[in-house]
Amino acid sequence: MEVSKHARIWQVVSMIPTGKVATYGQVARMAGLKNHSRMVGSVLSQLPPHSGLPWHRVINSKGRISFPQSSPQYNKQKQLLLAEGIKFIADKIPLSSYQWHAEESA
DNA sequence: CCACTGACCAAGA
DNA sequence: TTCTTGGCCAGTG
Repeated sequence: MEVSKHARIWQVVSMIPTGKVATYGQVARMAGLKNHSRMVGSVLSQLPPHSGLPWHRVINSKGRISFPQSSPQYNKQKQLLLAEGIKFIADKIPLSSYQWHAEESA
């Protein structure tokens, strides 16, 4: 049977370990959806509040949170990441944190 | 089918 | 490093 893209993205995001992050692009690739990074964001944006999915561990390719700093969403995500021990340097997350290059463990 | 949008990305200037 | 451009592709109206 064919698992929906939505479900595969959901699955991949749920696998991101605490204290680590992954980019939208990485999630898309690991879900087998090479150029669908935008859809990852789309799926997360439609996520219900009690999903239990670690959506905050997904950031953009520049190592930054993909929300305007002025938004409450930005602070929310940043707080959740800080709580997991992830460091921010000038609002950017160092490579060592999203170094979850276990992409082939799908 | 067309036009527009989006929690994206990579390459250039 | 910041801004622009072109490319991606599924949703939506």
